[in-house]
Amino acid sequence: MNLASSVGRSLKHNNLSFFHFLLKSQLESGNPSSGLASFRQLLRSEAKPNDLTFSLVIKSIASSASFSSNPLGAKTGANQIQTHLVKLGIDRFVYLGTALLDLCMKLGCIDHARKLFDCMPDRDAVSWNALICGYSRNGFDFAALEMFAEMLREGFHPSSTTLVGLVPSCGRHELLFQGRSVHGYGVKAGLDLESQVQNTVTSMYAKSGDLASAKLLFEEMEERSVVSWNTMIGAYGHNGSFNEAMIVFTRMIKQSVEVNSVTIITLLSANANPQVIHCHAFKTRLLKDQSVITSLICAYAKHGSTNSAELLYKSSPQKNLVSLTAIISSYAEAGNMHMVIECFIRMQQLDMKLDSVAMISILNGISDSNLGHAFHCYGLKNGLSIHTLVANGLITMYSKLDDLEAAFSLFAELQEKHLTSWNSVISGCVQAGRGNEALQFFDQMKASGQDPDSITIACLLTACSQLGCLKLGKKFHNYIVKNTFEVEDFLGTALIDMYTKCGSIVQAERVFSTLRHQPCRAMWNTMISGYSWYGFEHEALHCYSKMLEQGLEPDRITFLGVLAACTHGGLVHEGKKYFRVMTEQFCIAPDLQHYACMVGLLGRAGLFDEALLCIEEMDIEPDSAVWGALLTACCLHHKVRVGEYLAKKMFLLDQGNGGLYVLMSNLYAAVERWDDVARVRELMREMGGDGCSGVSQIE
DNA sequence: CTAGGGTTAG
Repeated sequence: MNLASSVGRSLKHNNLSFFHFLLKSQLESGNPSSGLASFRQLLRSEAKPNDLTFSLVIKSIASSASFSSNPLGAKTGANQIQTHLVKLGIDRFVYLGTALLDLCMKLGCIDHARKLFDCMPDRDAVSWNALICGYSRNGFDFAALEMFAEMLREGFHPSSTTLVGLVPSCGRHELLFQGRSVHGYGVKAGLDLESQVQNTVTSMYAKSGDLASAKLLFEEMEERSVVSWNTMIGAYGHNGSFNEAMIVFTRMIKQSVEVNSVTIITLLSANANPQVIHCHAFKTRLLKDQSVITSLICAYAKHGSTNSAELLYKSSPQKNLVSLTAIISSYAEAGNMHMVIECFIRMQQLDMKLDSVAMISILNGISDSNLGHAFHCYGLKNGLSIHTLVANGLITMYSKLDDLEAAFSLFAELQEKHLTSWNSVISGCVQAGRGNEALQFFDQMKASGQDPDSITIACLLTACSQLGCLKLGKKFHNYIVKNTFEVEDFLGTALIDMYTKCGSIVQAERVFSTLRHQPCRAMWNTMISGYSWYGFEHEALHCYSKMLEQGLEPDRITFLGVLAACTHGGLVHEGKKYFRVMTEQFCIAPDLQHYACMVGLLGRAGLFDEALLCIEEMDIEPDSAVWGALLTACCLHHKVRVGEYLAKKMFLLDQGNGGLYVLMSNLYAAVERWDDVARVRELMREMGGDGCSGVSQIE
C-alpha cells in the first residue's frame, strides 16, 4: 500500500492515530518509504501532529533508504522538522530532541547535532548516548571519549548502548588504557554480561594489542554468537596469527554456527588462502554477497593471483571501484604497467572516476617518467593532488624516477606537512642513496616541531648505514629507547642493519638478542650477511639453521648471505650444498648475484673449470659482477692469461666499471709485472677514475 | 557488536 495515499485517505477521517499506525507498521516491516512526503501531506491537512507523530517521522527518515542516496533531502527534512517542533512548542520533549540529534548524527551533521545537544533544555541518558555514539560513528573518537567522561561527571548512568557505541573509539586508536577503564566501568555496573558489550570489548582488546585479554573474554563467554566468533577470528587475524584464526574458524564450524559474509571477509583479511575460502563461500552460497566477492578479488590480488582476481571480477555482476583498485595495485606491484593502464581505461569506460586510493595504487607502479608526468597531470586536473596521500605518492614516485628535485618541490608546495609527507621525502632521499639530504630534512622536520615516528627513524638509520655514521646511528638508537618505540620488524631490521654496516657486529648481536618478539626473516637475513662480512661464516650458517628451526622460510636474500659466508670462509662443499638447497628445496631461481657468489667461491678455491662450467650453465647472461668474481680469483691464483681474457669480456660488457682496472692492476702486481701495472694505472687515469672509489667511510 | 581497496620502513 502506498503510504502517502493512505495518509491522504486517513486524514479525511482526521485520524491521526491511523497515520501513526501506518508509519509504525512500515518501520517495523523494515521498509519505510518516504516518511517526509507523508509528513508534508499531513501538514497540509487539518490534523495537528503531536510528539508521537514527530518521533515516528524522524525515525522513518533516519532509517529510510533515501537518506543514503539522498542525504541532502534528508538534511532539509531534518531542518524542517526542527522548525515545526519549535513552532508547535513541543521541542521540550526530551526524547524528540534526542531523536533529532540522532538523525543529525546519522546524516553526518556533527556540529549541528552538538548545537542541538547544547541547547536541549533537558537531557537524559539516552541523549548522552546519542551524542557519544554519534561522535564515535563519525570517527570523532576523542570527542566521544571526552563526552563519556562528562556524562559520568554530570551523574548520568551509561548503559550497555553507551559502551557498545564508545568502545570501538578506543579500539581504533589502540587506547588500551581508556578501553580497559570503560570495560572496568561496565563490569562494575554489571553491563559486561551482555553479548554485544562482550563482543565489542573483545574486539577493542585485540585491536589494542592485548590479545591475551581478548582470548580470555572469548573463552569465558557463556554464549557465543556468529559475531563473537567473527570477532575472535578478526582478533587473531589482526595480530598476524593466521593459524589461530583458522583454528577458531574450524571450532566454529564444528559447533555448527552458521557462517555469514563477515566471517568470510574476516578470514580473508586474516590472510587465509583465497582459494580455500572461495570454495567455502561457494558451498555456503555466500558468494552471492557482493562484499564477499569484492573481498575475494582483493585477496586474490594481494596474494599475487591476479588472474584469479580478474576472472572473479569479470564474472561478478557488479563492477566496483574497490575491486578494480585491488586488481590495479596487484598489477602495479608486479610492475605490469601495461595492464594497469588497461584497467585504467576500463575504469573510464565504466564511468568510474579515480579516487585518491586508486590514484595512489597506480602511482605506486610507475617507473617511467612519461607515465609519471601523465598521471601527475591527471591528478592535478581532477583535484586529487590536494590529497596528502596522493601528494606523498607523487613524492615517492619522483624519488624512484630519480627526479629528487621534482619530489622536493612537490614537498615544498604542501601547505600542511603531515608526518607521512616528511617520511615520504626522507625515504625518497634514502632510496635514491642521498642520505645526507635525508638528514637535512630531518633537521627541518624537528625545527618545524614535528616529532618522528618509527618509520622516520627506520629511514634515518638506513641513511646512517649508507653514510657509515655509527655515532649518529647510536643517537637514533638512544632516541628509540628513550621514547620507548617498539623495536618491531622494520625498525629492528634497520637498527641491526645500521650496526652491521657501520662496523659494530657486537651491537648488532646485542639488539638481535634482546628483541621482545621472534626475529623476522629480514632480521635473520641481516644477521647472516652481517656475520659473513665480518668473516664469521660459522655464526652465519648457525643463524641460517636457527632461522629454519623457527619455521621461517629463507628467500633469495637469505641465500645471498649464506653463499657469501661460504665464499669468505672458503667452504666450497657447503656452498655447493646450499646452492642446491636453494634451487631444489626452496625453488628459488638463482639470480646474477647468486651466480657471482658461486663463481667467486669456486674460483677462490682454484676450481676454475668448475667455475667456468657454472657460468656456462647459467640461464641468464652473466654480467660484469660474475666475470669480476672470477677475475678476483685469478688475482689470488696468479692466472694472468685467463685474467686478461676475462678483462676483455668485462670491458665489453661494462665500459665504465673502474673496478676492472683495479683488479687488473692487482693481478699484474701479484706476478710482479710492474710495467703492466703502470699501463693499467695510466688507462685508469684516462678513464677519469680517481682510484679512491674503494675508500672506507666507516667512522 | 564483527568486516571490506591505497600509504612512508629492511
